[in-house]
Amino acid sequence: MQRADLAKLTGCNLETIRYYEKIGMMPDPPRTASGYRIYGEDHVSRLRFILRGRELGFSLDEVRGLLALVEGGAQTCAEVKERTERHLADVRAKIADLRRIEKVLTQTAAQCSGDMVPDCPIIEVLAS
Amino acid sequence: MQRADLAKLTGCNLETIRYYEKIGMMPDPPRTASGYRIYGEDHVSRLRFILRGRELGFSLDEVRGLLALVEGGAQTCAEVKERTERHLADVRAKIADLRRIEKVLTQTAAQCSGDMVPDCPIIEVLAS
DNA sequence: TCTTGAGTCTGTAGTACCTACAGAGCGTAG
DNA sequence: CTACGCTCTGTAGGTACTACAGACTCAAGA
Repeated sequence: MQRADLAKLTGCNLETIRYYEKIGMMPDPPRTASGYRIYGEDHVSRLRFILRGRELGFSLDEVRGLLALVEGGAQTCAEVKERTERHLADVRAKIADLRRIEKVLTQTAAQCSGDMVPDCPIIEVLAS
Repeated sequence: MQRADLAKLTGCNLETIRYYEKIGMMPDPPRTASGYRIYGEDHVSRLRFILRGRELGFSLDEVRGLLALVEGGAQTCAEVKERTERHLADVRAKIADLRRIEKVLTQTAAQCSGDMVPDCPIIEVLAS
């Protein structure tokens, strides 16, 4: 399997695969005589793990940590759980922030008639 | 007023002010004979506008657009409203995404006993 | 057999949005 | 007068990619 196949299989951008290799998220794959990268099933699952983690909002460093736990063999479930809960708190904080933003935007947009008024409430909110 | 004062007054990072100037978000301020930047009230309000826009999740480009509308004088409120609503849709989409993530994380964390089990549900979710 | 087109290789530069630092100069209080 | 803190500049770093240029390889069709 070569890079484009791995990309297609996982939905990952072609260049991102090389990037993950460069920063050590993906192991250096074996190569053909002419230098082409060869990937196998283990690469597919590892990349899927990374992509899923990113999708769930873990940073690359957090994913790295989870991978280390998983691949460390010990699989101390408690640690994985703790990290997940820490991350869950972050996600909830982000949701709260966005809700606050949503509220302000909704309110101001509702107050705005859309007409050519000298005092636009949206601008007021931004300027205040 | 010099840079540190403007920073303190607006809560903006000292270096960010210079950065905003460099990318044209803030106008080039007048200088003292020795080259120190001098800021006035107009700089304070402009910087506040930018920071508030950023806080509400507008990108620098979006803030630039809003500033152009405001400073263009015409103040076509309809346009401002439209941009706000477009942005509001983005915010709502982000909230929906995060909620989905929250759900997955909550469910998997709940399933996890924290014990040393071979099959950690969190890892399963990431790997699947 | 040759050619063409698509894939791969590398390094590097760009994106967004800052933040931090080094080394120089300036301004003022004691 | 000196010492300290502020300012100036350019540049590098950080996160997480994405894109491109120029060289190379590979397989299929004429």
